[in-house]
Formats: sequence, structure tokens, C-alpha cells
Amino acid sequence: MGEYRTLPLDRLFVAVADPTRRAILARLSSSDARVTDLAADFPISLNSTSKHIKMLERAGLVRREVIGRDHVLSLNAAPLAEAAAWINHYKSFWDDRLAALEILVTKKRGIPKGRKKK
Amino acid sequence: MGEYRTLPLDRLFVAVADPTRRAILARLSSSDARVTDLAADFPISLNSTSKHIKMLERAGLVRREVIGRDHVLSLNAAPLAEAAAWINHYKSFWDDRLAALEILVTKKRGIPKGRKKK
DNA sequence: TCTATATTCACCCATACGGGTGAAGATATG
DNA sequence: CATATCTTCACCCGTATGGGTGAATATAGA
Repeated sequence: MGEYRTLPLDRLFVAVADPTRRAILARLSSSDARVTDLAADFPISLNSTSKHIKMLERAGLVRREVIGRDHVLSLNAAPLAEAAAWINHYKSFWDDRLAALEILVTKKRGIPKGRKKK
Repeated sequence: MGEYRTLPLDRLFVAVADPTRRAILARLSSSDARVTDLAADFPISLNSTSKHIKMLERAGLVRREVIGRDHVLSLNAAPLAEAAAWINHYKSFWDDRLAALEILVTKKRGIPKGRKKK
């Protein structure tokens, strides 16, 4: 059962999990663009481009401003801060210096490394 | 067509895009656990748990050590470093100080924010 | 060897993506 | 007003996910 409701972090990670969408973000980081402009830059149709943009908007990573018949898209990287915060929570587990510190602490307790007898 | 092949970053972001899998990572960050242990902690079946673990392994975030009939899982946060690096690439777009600087610049031009004439 | 437990495998089903095509709505332009 | 351009909407298809159940495999323990 889908017990969990869709969280902002879900939509964010799902959005950036696609290489095309990451490329779109990279493209928008240099300048704003219309849907047509993005479709021209990537080997996908206009419709597919529109769908990708919708997912990026759903994650809050892209903003849209309708000017006449043009939909001008701009990057909004702010939601990435939450993702960075989540990842940062695990930084001590891969950072060399902090990992060494962790080993020191766990060794003090006589526990090999997070291993825990059931 | 699936022009792009699946990149490591794809598998990583897909893996962490699910709240159950993030919860599993959080659980493993405190101590190692077996598949059964994880299944007991979350309201999903053993089989579903096994599948989630497979996706986490595919992303390199979880390591498995078979001890007898037990499969002991441990966290490997190292792949998150690549995700952090990718996100860090966009940090200047949401950082407060740099954002304030951007507002100054755009206000000087009399443009609300990120508006850019084609 | 026999039995209980742990894990995976092979399916099933519903939903969501990613891609496409074609038609319908807006909007600019002659 | 008529036409061309831009964008979205409504479908279609193939694949992948997330959940389940039941059977098969592997190991521990009596």
C-alpha cells in the first residue's frame, strides 16, 4: 500500500534522477529559455520536453513566466538546498577525516563499526 | 527512445527518491541490520524490503555481507559524495549571500527577478 | 537427517515514466 | 479576419516501480 504520501524531497530527487532533466537544469543555469528552445537543444520532441518541465516545476526547480505565447523558463535552485541538507546528514559517513574520527569513537566503545549483535 | 544509458547518478537519485529507502538508509546509519530486521521496522513485506535493498545496492549505497543464512547490510554513503558535488554546482544559485547580490544587480536594472528579455 | 528460519525467485497487479503522434488553444502577425 | 507559430492536452505504447503472494533454496540447529 502507498502508505507514504509524496514528499517534497521525493519530487525533488525524482526530478533530478533523469539525465535529460539535469541537462535542462544545466541549460537554464546559463540563461532562461522557452520550451521550444530546450526542445531544440535536446533530441526529444516538444511534448516530451513539456513533460520534463512539468516535473521540474512540480519539484520547484523551474519557474515559468508566460509572456504572450512564449513560456519563459528560469532556474530556481532553492529546493536543492533541502537535498543538500539531507545528503549533508550522511557526510560524516564518507568524509575521510570524519570517518577517521568516527572510528576513534567507536573503537573507544569496543564496537568494530556499527555492527550490532541482534 | 532511450538514448541515454543509465548513469551512476541516475541510479543514485532514483534510489534516494523513495521515502522508504531513505528511511532504510537512516536505519543503517545507526547500525547494520539484516533484511528481516529492516522488514520488521517498516510496514512492508520481506519481499518488498528485499527489492528496496536491491535498488540501494544498485546505487552502491548499501553493502551486503552474507554470514550463514543472514545477509547483513551496511551503509556505504560514499556514492552520496557525487550527488553532493552535483548539487554543489548549483549552490551559488540559492546561497543567501549570492542571492542577495543577485537581487541587487537585478534591482539596478529595474527587473523584478530573473526576468530576461529575449 | 529432519525441521525451522532466512532469503530469494517467479509471478501477479496497479501505477507512473518516457517517448511518440495528432488535435486543440493561445497568441502574434500580415 | 486569416494564418502561422507556440504550447498544451488527450491518447497510445513499452518499460520500470512498488506492492503483494506462494514456492524454492540455503543455512542453522536439534
